[in-house]
Amino acid sequence: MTNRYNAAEVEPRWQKIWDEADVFRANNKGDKKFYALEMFPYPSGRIHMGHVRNYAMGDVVARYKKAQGFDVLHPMGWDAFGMPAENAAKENGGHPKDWTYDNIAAMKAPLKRLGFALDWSREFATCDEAYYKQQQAIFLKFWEKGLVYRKTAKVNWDPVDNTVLANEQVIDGKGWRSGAVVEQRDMDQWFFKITEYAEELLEGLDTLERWPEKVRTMQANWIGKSEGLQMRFEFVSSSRDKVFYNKELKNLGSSIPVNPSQKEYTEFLETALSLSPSYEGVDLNVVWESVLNGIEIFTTRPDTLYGASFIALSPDHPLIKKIAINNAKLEAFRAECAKLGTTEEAIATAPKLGFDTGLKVKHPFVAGKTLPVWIANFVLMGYGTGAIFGCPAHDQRDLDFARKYNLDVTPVVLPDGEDAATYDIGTEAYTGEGTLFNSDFLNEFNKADGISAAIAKIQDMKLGQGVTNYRLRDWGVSRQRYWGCPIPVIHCEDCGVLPVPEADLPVALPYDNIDLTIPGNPLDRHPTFKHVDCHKCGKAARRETDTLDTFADSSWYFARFAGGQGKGLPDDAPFDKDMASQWMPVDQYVGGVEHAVLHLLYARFFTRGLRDCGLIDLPSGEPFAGLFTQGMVTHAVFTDEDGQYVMPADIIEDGNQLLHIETKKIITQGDVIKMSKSKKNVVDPNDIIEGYGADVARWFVLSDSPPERDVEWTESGVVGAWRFSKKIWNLVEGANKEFSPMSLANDASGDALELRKFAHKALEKITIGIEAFRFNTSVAQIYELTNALSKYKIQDAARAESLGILIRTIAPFMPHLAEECWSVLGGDGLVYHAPWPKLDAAMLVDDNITLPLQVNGKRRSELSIPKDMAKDDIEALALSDEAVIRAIGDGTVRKVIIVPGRIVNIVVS
RNA sequence: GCGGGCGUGGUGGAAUUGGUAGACACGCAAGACUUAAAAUCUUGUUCCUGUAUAGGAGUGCCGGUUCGAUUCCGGCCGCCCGCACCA
Repeated sequence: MTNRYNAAEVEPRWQKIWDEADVFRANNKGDKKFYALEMFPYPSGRIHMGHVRNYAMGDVVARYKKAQGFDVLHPMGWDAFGMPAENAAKENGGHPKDWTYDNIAAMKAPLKRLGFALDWSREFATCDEAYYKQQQAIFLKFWEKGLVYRKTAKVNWDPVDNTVLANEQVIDGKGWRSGAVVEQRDMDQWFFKITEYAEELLEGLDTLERWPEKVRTMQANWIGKSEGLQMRFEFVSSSRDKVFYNKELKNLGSSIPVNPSQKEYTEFLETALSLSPSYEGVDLNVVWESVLNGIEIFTTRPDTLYGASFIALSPDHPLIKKIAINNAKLEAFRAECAKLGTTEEAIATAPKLGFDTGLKVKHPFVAGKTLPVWIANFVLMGYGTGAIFGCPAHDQRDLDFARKYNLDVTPVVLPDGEDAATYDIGTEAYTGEGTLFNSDFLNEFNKADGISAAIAKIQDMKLGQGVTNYRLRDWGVSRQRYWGCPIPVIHCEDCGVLPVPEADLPVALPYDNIDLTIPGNPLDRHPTFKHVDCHKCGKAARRETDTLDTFADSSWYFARFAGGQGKGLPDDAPFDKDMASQWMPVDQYVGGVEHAVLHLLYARFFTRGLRDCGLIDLPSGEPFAGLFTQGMVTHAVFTDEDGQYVMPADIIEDGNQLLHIETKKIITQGDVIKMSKSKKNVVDPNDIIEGYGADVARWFVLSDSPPERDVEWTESGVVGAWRFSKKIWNLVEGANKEFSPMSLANDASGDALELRKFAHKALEKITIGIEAFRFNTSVAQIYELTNALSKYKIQDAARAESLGILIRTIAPFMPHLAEECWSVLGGDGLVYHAPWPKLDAAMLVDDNITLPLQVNGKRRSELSIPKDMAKDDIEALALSDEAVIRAIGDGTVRKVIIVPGRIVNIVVS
């Protein structure tokens, strides 16, 4: 008679035992440390299946490493600042702070109920004053170190969230959270100088061997390093006049000197400005500099300079802004460019548009040769210098442009095997390797040598120099929001922009008088927050009202977890330096791939900043040594007859159709997509825990699908997982309890030996699966071992040993069931503390093996032989096999290939 | 357009130095137990050759290398993800 396994009773009981014994607290970091971390959750109010999968994976690793004898740190906390709290307050009243802490309380219970081996003693929320106080201290340290600065910049403005977004947070021209089309605005902003580390962040990627290739590639592309030449094309002397001496000015009776000094020129422009209000804001020095310096361009292909046929400026180029004034045609052109749309996709697919400014510049190498200066909509102001030289023969965009506007196309790179006399560029630019020609001193060079030679020459001529360009921009962190970390800065009219003295930290968020129903920043209109006396001169000053981008919060939380040893979370430092330095880096980080360039890049930057401010000893600056990006949990979408989405829990199967439980409407099943509230295809983990238990939920999300891929939630799959847990329990209940689960049956023979072999082979594969993050294969092996235990009905030490292996290997996956089984079987202490089963290598080899026999690569038969049989004997046996003889027929045996232990292939013709 | 990944039964997937394709699970079918159902257990389940101790085909398609290819190479087709005129 077996007792039914009751997860609802068993699971909380073990959780209580773990809790009371405080077994998951990471106290000592010995020689073998392992820091397991999953991306901490935003406290939205409910746990979803994505969390379950994410934390189940981390928990498998944490528990497995513990069993392997590591000191494991596996903490948990809350990424608690952010817009949803403000939105909730706006929609439902209440306060963002209350909403957030209520949600944390609501989520902590189910998270604990899932039985993760988490060290809750280090728990914190990023909205805790103690946390953001330290973040403000870090901000000031970064400022001191030159990693923070302030400038007026064109920023991405999200009109729905009413805030600024970083470049990384603009996806396809839309805000990453709101989805609103992002506008450009000029604003005073705080920036983190992430570009300072562009090279290091790029090079560091090569050292991250345990990161997915995909994420590394994405980050490398985002940093976007390119090496090339920045140089200027000087204006042809007479054309300089044309820049500013346009018809309109002439008509107005102004005159420009032929070779003006800067003073004369400035006077001329001032006259011009006074004649037209649209000149307002023009910086005369900038204009003058462009006149003196010519047009700065950036290129990665200086080897093709002899093929240059035009210069193209971005429509946003500052020089254009000057010359566009009073030029109706040019204004019309710029308007036309703007009309094509501002989303990234629209820009990318827009037709090439050009405008000839009439200006001319000198070719640097060819005396007397001039190039026309065009404005082209495909040139981006945000990259390089906002200006290029066009070499149509060897750049597709330039070629499209040249063909459209009838500009010269001169090939200068000859592909191998082509004849210089006949080589012709049609509609496809040649961008590959080749030999330079039509290029005077560069002739006969290959691409790489040509590039070096051209750069050297330009440097000699003092027209430019070799430079490295990055796409990466500095990280704008000012947010005009309430629910974030206040930027610890004071603006004093006399003393300027001042850091808040460290002793005055934290700059705490006010709780009262926060009205989120009015657009704009509540801190800015708060009655007292803004008003502060300057600590330097004592006069009334203004407190900074912007808060930090919430991605800053998640850029160092892992270090605070690590440096919270002993005295708890420190209040006088972001973290204990020694402890953080010992635990860091995170050995295994697990989270969603959606953070590939956001959080994961910011954290790498921040950690370097912490290192360079002397806050942590971590020479590499890499916070995450191992990264795993897990797939999503998906579910079918259901709609009723009216096309309304229906929750899976509200559906009942009736014959061969699905009906709504209450309305009885017929339900149609749609696509399988990521669980989302709006599509109502969500399954609440709480329901699963109640119905089947935490172990079943954990087991299911780890079964079947490879962890990096999406897993489809299905009712039948859950039932299967539940059946399996019962099967394990039945095996344990029916076991002979005389033997300890730590038994070793070294003298086993017969069935007992077979079972032992099976168990150890399974153990090996289960272990490999966990190590390689292929939990689905570990799960499959656990099934096999379970099936073997059902098959071999023996009751002896070999069975106890195999069962002991089974229970210890399921422990990381289904810890409660494992504890219960371990206890019933008489295991010592907690299975959590039990060492990982020791692999008996002798059990992995068989004395007798089955060797497949192939004839011409087709399997015809098999041979059961001792594993070390001589090749000659194998050949003889193979050739005398009935099926083999039949397959050979009247053919002639040409060759017999014997791969010991693997296969025999007989080649017949 | 560029970069990366993927394509295997009805389904999820396994087969990581080129060596028995389809492990394991879900589903389905048959059977046992039961008054019955549920649960549980047993057996079968890539397709085709009406029967199968037999044979043929088969890992998106076409070709190549090899004694042997899901695996390596070339060319297509399809799907997913990322970047998107980055000079």
